[in-house]
Amino acid sequence: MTQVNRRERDRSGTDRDIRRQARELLVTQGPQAVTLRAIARELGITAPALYRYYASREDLIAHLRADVCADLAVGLGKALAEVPQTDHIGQVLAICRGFRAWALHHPQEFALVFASPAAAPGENCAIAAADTGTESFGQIFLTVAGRVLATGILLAKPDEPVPTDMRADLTRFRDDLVVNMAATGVAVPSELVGVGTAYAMLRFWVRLYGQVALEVFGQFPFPVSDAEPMFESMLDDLVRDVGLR
Amino acid sequence: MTQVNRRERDRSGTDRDIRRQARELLVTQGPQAVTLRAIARELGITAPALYRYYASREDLIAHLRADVCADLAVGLGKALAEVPQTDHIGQVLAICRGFRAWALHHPQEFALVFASPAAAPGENCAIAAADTGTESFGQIFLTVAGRVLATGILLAKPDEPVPTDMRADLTRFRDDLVVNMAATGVAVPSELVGVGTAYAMLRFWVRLYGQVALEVFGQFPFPVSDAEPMFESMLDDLVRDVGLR
DNA sequence: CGCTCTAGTAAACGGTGTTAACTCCCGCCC
DNA sequence: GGGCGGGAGTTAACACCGTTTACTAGAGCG
Repeated sequence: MTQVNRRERDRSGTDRDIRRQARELLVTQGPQAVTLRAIARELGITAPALYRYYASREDLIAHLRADVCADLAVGLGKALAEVPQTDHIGQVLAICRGFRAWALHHPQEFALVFASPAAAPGENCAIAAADTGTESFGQIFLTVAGRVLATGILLAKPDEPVPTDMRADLTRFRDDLVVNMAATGVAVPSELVGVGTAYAMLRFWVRLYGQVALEVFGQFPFPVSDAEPMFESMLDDLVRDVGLR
Repeated sequence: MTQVNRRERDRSGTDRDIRRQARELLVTQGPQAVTLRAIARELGITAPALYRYYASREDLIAHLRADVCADLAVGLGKALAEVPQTDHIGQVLAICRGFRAWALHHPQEFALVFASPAAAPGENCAIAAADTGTESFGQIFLTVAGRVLATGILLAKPDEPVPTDMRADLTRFRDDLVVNMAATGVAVPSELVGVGTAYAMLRFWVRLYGQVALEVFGQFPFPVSDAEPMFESMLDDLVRDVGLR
């Protein structure tokens, strides 16, 4: 029993070490530096040993992605905990500001998780991270959104007009939202969340993501000495457009 | 004379071949496949020969970036030519749609030019590509904006309130805009373009970029079968918010 | 004790960027 | 025309990289 535990603890211990080292290399030297041999070297083992833990470098990177995602989620969770649960707008702002701050402080991770063309096909980690058992970053988003919805403050008229071609997708999204919220223990009257609500949330995310990505990649059309005022201004618009405040 | 030309033509000829091959590899096999040895192999030469043309792989990639940028610019220029010069809204829409279409059809290039963390520090190619003599992608944007402004249709009140902390940056941007437009032959009354105008253009770009990046990287919070309606909806909002239509 | 199973190793293969020394030939000057 | 400088290109080598194969050493279990 203890022996098995011992053995398994050793294994998962070095596994943790591997991912920690990979992460370290990623943040300090960029993605091209996270190499199997470098990780192994730093851990005092040899590169092929890593194949006991991951099928390939790509596999390791995928797990790294999930790790980054999970870390972001706990970070946002902490930021959220510092805002009273009754201050819903404050919670929304905290999430958005937290996401931006994280992205700016971890550009490599951001690029890896949120802007790598390889991640494009199929599901991604933004909301649904079904493969990793860990709570995903998107879960936090949805949880906060659920809390806001639960107060009866409408994000938008539940049946606000929506591009007709998107109605099917949005309906599915809405249904997912409802079950997701129920699963996280947030009771929200299901008639409050309609396709219009789902659409509003989508647009909210698009603009938040876009602003952050632009800032991280420095794609401003002119030199910007400090982008925070712009972010705050955008956030103000966003919160107003979506029906809060 | 001719001999010198001959020699130089040979040189710039193989230079063009190198970049063309690099480009080919980029689009067909992704960025990790654009390798010096592969390029050389395809050209029937050996890898070290490439060092006669570029100081390093990174240097080659940088030039590739500029090439991609320039190509996008001519592509957008063509799209623009198919819209009557008097249809200013149509021109704006053509540019935006062209940008999206290009990004979706060339995700690798898009990631390389518009979403690589390495490109972040300092100037980028979005607007100012002073190092490459070629017209940049941003020039097209500015030209169209200039045409719109020249008609007297305000993008926004020239002195619309602006985040105070951004005033200095925006003023510089405005000044750049004016000289840029003058240089491209678009006569625009300088009192029509104020910091508010500059701010409106910035916000326009942020939302366009954000939407396109999100779509290219597939970072939707749920499976979207067809993102075009959403793009069109966003475009509609954008054009209206900015004061056109 | 012996058996099994596994984390780890050593060696090797083919690929990479990069450097150094070397050809070879074009275009210029005398 | 005859040398010659210089640049395009080559070959060889170095130090990396991911990955595979065959192996070793040791822990846990009967």
